[in-house]
Formats: sequence, structure tokens, C-alpha cells
Amino acid sequence: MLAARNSPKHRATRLRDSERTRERLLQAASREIYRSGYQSASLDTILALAGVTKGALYYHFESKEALGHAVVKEIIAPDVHGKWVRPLQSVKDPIDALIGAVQRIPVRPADVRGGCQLNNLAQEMSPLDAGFRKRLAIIFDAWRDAVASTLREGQTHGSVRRDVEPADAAGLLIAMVEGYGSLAKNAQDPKVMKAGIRNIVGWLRSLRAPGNRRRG
Amino acid sequence: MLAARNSPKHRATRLRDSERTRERLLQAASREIYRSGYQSASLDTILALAGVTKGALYYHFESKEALGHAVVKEIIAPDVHGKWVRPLQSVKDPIDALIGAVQRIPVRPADVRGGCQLNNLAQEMSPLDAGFRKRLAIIFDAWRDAVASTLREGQTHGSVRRDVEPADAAGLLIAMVEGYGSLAKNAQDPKVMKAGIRNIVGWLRSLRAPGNRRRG
DNA sequence: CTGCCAACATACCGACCAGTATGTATGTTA
DNA sequence: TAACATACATACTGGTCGGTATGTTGGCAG
Repeated sequence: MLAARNSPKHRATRLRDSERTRERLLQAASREIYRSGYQSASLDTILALAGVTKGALYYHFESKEALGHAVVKEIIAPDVHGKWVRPLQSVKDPIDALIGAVQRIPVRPADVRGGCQLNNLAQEMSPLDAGFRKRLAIIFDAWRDAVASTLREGQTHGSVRRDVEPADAAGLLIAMVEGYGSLAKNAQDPKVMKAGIRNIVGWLRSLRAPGNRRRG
Repeated sequence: MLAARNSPKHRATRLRDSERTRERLLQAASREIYRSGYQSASLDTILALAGVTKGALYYHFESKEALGHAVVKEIIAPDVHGKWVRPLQSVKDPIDALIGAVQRIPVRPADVRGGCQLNNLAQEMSPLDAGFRKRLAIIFDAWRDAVASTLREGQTHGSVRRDVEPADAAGLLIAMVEGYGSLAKNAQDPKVMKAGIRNIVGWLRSLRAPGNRRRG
């Protein structure tokens, strides 16, 4: 009788429901912060989106700030990792991989109008809250390190020009991506972002070592 | 008696005082919006900065939104014009002029931490308020047009490479400037901005037509 | 069956918000 | 000098904010 029906399922169900509530709060907060910015994001709006009430929120998070930090860590960081770090790990051709990542930047009207989650929050909160700033800086650093590493590897394999400074080029790439994102967000026009992607891709091609051209 | 002492001075004094109050409100609003963003900028804080009260504000501006629009038109637009349009008009060497403008980007810690007024407001308000978005888009367009025009002129004079598309290069330059501004703002580190300026300058040099090099 | 705790829901709080209604001092005009 | 408009100051409003204190419910151990 001691081993029979120890009811791990019921416990698991409860825990899973609790985790699902937390996840819904995170997703709702992410969407609302994306729309209105962190400071103007209303907890009531987030709660309505998540379909729960204040009690649930303050059970899972100790404050609005903690909720925001959790969005950075559990939503934004994995997103950037999936788009800019994992795709660059152990690839044959770094330039092709970078071009692919750039071309996979969302260009649907809604995405262009909303901009980049990472950049949005960094722009708004970096001067105002050290907790946000540091967490976002870690993401930017990981992004830049991933690009720089793949460029360095390309240099050792001879596919990337030796006179390119990987760290500088990585920073420049990120600046271009975020800069064009800003321009396209203001213009509210996917064409601006598409033109930006073309220009970035052209610049990336110029980093390829002579004799390693894929085209032309 | 009809022409004597028609008291234009008193009227002028009154008008000048009124105009000064309006100007102080604009400057205070600009600073507070720069610090906290438009949405989170408190009118009470702006009034305290300007040293006036609600009555003065709503005498000169019909709403917070109108005040914000006036900041864009009367503070931000002239600032961008003075830094990126006037310095590029009828210059001998467009590349040198562009390099000069880039090198004149403020890199003091306070400037780097605060970011670019134009980009700050554009990022925050473009998706939320069409009035802000359009006014800011006009500034971005004027900026890009000024850069593109000076590049075109450089092409006719032979100092800029013919294979450069002026409009594309202008957009890329602005994207780089704003992108690096974002990265430096998040890093809160003037070194990031200085490194960005060096990279942008290097890219600008690559636009110079062969045989027109200023430096080896 | 009972007590207990996790996982919420509900009701409420003071602070702050943009905006307004009204008061008032200082010229200007008739 | 009396009427009047300009250029504000003061006092107040309804609404929203993040946060808290308390109530409620369901599963689960003893």
C-alpha cells in the first residue's frame, strides 16, 4: 500500500498548472511590454491578457520589475540565442550563415512596426534601471561574441578576410541590424527593412576572403 | 500725440516674456522627455523644471501631446538640421564633411547614456502615435536626403565612387549611427561609441573614389 | 474526516496622472 | 479711470497606477 498510487500525477498536474500560469503571465507581459514599453505596460492589461488576476501575478513574481526581468531572461534571451547564436555554431561557411541569419529577420508589417524586442527594452530602460541594463547587455554581448567567433573561425579556414577585426565587424553588424530596425520601425514600412537587409548582406559579402567567392 | 509713445516697448516686453515662458517650457519638456521618455514624462516635473505651473503650460500648449509635437518641431528638428544638413551643404569634399559630422557625435558619458533624442522618441512613439511618427519621419528623411545629396554631388565631382548608390549609402550611414548609439547607450560606455565612430569613418573612407584618397 | 498549504481571486489603498475650472495680477485700450 | 484681455497661478477632478491585505478553493498528508 505504501508504493501503490502515490499520486504523482495529481501533484504533477498541479505543478504543471502553476507553471502554465506563470508562463502565460510571462507571455502576456512580453506582448504588452512589446506594445507599450515596460514603463507604460499596465499590469491590469497583462492580467487581462493572461486571464488571471493580481493574486496569481504576485504569487509568481514579487514585483512588476521582477516580471520584466523574467521576460528578459526567459523570453528575449532565448529568442536572440535561437536566432543569432545557435545558427552560427559550427557552420561550414560563416558568411553564408550570417547572411542567412540576416535574411531571416522578420519583415512582416507587424514585426517591422513593433521593432526588435531586445532593442526596444534596451533603449527604454538602459538609462533608467541597472537591473534591466545589465541583463540586456549580457544578451548583446552573447550576440556579438557569437558573430565574432564565427568570423574568427572563418578566418582560420580562409573564408573570411584576414584584415577584418572580428569584434569590430560583429559590433558593426549588430549596429546595422538594430539601426535599420529603428528606421523601418519609424517608417512603418517593410520595404525599408528589406532594403536594409540587402545592404547588410552586401556588406557581409565584402568580408569574404578573395578566392572564396560563392557568387560572381 | 497720436504718434508719440505708442508703447511698442511694453507690448514687446510682454510678448518677449511670454515667448520666454514658452521656450522654457519647451526646454524643460525636452530634457524631461530625454530622461524618462514621452509617456513617462510627468507634466509636474516639466513644470518644476521650467519654474511655472499648469496655467502657463495649458495657456501655451493645448495638451501634453501638443507639447511633445512642439519639442519635435522646435527642438529636435533644428538640432538634426544643424548637425547633419547644414554642415553638408556645398562642401568641397563630401566624404570629409561626413567624417567630420560623424566625429562630432557627442561622446561624453551623459550623452552616450542618454542616447539620441531623435531615435529615443522615434523608438518609443512611432508605433503608438501617428502624429509623432510622421514628424519624426520627416526629420529622418531630411537627414538621409542631405547625406544622399552630398554623396551625389561628390560623384559628379569625382570624389565619391560611382558604384555607390547615394540613397542606400545614406540609409546605411544613419542606421550605423543610430545602431551604435543604441549599443553604446545600453553599454553606458563612451568607448563603445568611439569604436563605432572609428568603424563608421573607416566605412566612409571606402566610399572615396580611387585616385582621390586623402590618406595612404 | 481534518487540518494544511499551494495557488490563486477579490477588494482596497495611497500616489500620481493629465486635464480643467476658476482666481488674479498686470498691463492695454477706450 | 473703468472695462478688458493677456498671462499666468491655484485648487481640484476622475481615472489609473503598482502594490497589499485578506478571502477562497482544491488537493493531499496524517
